[in-house]
Amino acid sequence: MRIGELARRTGVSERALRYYEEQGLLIPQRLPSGYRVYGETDVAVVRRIRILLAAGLNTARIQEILPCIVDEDGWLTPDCPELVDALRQQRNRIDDAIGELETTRANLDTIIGAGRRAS
DNA sequence: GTTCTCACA
DNA sequence: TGTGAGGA
Repeated sequence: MRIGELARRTGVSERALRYYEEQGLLIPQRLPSGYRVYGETDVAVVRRIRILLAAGLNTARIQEILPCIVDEDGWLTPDCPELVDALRQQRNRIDDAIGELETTRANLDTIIGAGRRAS
């Protein structure tokens, strides 16, 4: 199928699909015309990419762990330690980010005056 | 009508 | 990532 159909079937914009290719996440075949040709399996691959992206992983990380994922009922099944590891690391990053935000919020409270109404 | 590349008020 | 230009 060409990019238009894949976009419709996945709900992902053509722009995004071309971007995924640029990032090495999807490698469609090419027609002599230059048109991209995707396989049926790419529909599932795009779903995995979306899930991983939503989990906060960058395209580089996704490219590494994409091959060790098994699709099951629209969900992902970690099929090798690298994936579980990447997911754990991402989880830790989120914890760190939350911690920094809490600190920033505390600083703001001090400046504004915690509990007092800001005017 | 569909897709392609490139560039950015 | 969206959008539009200019072409095939």
